[in-house]
Amino acid sequence: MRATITDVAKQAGVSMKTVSRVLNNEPNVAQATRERVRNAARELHYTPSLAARELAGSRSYSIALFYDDPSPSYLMRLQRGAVDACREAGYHLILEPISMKEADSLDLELKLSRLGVDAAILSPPLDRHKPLRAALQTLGIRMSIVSSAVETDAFVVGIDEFAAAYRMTDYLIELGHHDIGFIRGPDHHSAADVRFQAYRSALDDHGLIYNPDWVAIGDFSMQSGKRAGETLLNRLSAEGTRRPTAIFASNDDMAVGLIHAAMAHGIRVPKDLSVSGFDNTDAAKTVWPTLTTIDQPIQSMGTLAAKALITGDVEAKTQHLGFDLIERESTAIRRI
Amino acid sequence: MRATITDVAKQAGVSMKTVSRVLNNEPNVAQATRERVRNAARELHYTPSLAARELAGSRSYSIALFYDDPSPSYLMRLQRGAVDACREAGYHLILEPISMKEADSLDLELKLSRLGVDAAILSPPLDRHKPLRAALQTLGIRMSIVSSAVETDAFVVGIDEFAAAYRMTDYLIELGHHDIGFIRGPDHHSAADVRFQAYRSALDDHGLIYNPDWVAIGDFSMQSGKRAGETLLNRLSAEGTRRPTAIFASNDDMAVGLIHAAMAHGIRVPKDLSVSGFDNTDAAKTVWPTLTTIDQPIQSMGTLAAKALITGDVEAKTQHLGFDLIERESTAIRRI
DNA sequence: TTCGGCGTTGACAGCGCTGTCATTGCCTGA
DNA sequence: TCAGGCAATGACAGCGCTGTCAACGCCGAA
Repeated sequence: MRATITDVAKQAGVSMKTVSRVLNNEPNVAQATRERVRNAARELHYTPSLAARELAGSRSYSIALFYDDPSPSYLMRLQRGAVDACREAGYHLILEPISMKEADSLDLELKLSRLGVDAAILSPPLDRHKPLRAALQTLGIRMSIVSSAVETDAFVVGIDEFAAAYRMTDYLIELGHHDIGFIRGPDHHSAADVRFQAYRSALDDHGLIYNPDWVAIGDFSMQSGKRAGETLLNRLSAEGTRRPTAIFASNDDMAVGLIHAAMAHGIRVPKDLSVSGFDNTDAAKTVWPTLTTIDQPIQSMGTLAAKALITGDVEAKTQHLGFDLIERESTAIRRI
Repeated sequence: MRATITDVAKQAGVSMKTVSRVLNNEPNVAQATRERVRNAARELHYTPSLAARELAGSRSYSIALFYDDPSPSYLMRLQRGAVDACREAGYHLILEPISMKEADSLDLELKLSRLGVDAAILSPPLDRHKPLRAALQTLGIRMSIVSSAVETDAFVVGIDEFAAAYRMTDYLIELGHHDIGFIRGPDHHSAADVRFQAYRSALDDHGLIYNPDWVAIGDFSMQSGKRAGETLLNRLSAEGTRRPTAIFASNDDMAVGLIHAAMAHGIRVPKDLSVSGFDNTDAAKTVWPTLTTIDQPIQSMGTLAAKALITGDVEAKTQHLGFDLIERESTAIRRI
């Protein structure tokens, strides 16, 4: 059978309680005792029983990961980060798929209290669901949020969206493009707005004109990107108007839609039009041509979010991680 | 606080033990009592404590899902199915990412016994990892396997790969194609072989010739599909040889690679060449043109795999679920 | 009529751990 | 020198449930 705390106590010649103290890094244990206990535990391959801990103590040693069907690769990476952190600390990760709609109509407090976790990670778009956040707060469930921009008094991990979108715009400008279009995300989405502001800002800073005709709006889906692309391309081919030589779609799915629209119009990417995205989803590697985009360290975000919860260090603050601009085939130097 | 079994017992006017019996569907409880207890539990919003159950009983009420980095969308769907089944039955799903290499070098029995689950789901390619299966068996951990073809005495869910690949080949033939190429998966992979056999079989049954020059081999990755595609297309354009008008790539990633290769060769899909895949991954919806492929009910497989473990009904048997042929833009009627 | 058997129910211990509180021994300052 | 304080440790109860075993009442067979 598996070793119990009693076995370890016997082996180390101390009481159960002292073993417990060592395992939980509690103070007031002599250094020598601490080591003796640690050795005993190692020798016996002792692993504490989560169930017993949970039952005896007040904590549940498990963290819920709330998500509403984001892109699979996004969630996989986040989840992987969180799982790793949990495993290391002996926590369970409870998956909680929940759609925004459900979250609206459910008795959240009841559901949450039955869940019995003592901490939660919120991933977009749930990061913006106020009732959920409120319910968690009421129940005293600590939370950390993976997001780009929420006003909250919880712990937040993300990247500096503004800097990233600015960098992408800047990159297109470096390639010699002066006439740069943009596909926005939905209005109510915080990241959508930030990315757009960054695009305008970069344009301004380089003394380039901002042309509202070159901006279309989508909802972050591929379909919407295709529609936005068609709108943009039709509008542009209408008459002898000047047309952008590059379009920055504010997420990958829309960028892919845009590429499809361009294909259908016989516009070659990147020869006739450079296209860039944001997120570095799987689609970015799979489209043809492969997509220049912004990569976020999503797995690290998951790890960080979980660790913050495990250590209990979830004061209001935002942790920005670095991002990368991934150059692929969909962008090229502007032809003169 | 949350209601306990004692509260329910009091409310129903019976002993704790009887409540326990009802909740676990044990026999020898009078029907009337059963209902009284159920009502009491409902009224009190009673949810049993997993931790206490686990500690008191011998079972752990948790299932591990083993996976080695398959495509994100595949795993998400499988996971979703399993999570739903677990939730309904009050089980925990423990995620166990483990690479084939790790699995080779680790002390599996130790790792597994520390995990403390009492059942496990194996998803490809771990379905074929014999030491893992052996370790599970030794420890008496029930398992169900999501796979297409393993020889085992465990419960297996999957689709009839042969029928599916046959159907796809048949479909291409229906479109008027006589000259159909194929991209195989890696030799050691069971599905790879089955799909290939089905392709040949369908050809045979329609009296079509099998031309080895039209078959290339890949490893299920997009890169390999691209290489295989290039090999095939180069070989074909070499001289005035007859070339296939359709190529069936035995998974989506390779099909996408093939499409990229065709693009690069100026071959239009599906005008000059029909392409089909297998799996219906996200990539299939994202490529241009979108990919005709075989859809597997992966979420249902996850549910089924988990349910089998929960009910404990894991005798050796294979459960085949239905599949769908998804027609998209990458295949077309052969031009005469 | 009595007895064994069976369906139904409950009393109670204990799963492996942590919280509470008591105990010990040593060090400090008056 | 001794009270007081504090670091180090342990004894013990009990978290919410299930397994074991005993008890009860009712039946049909002897």
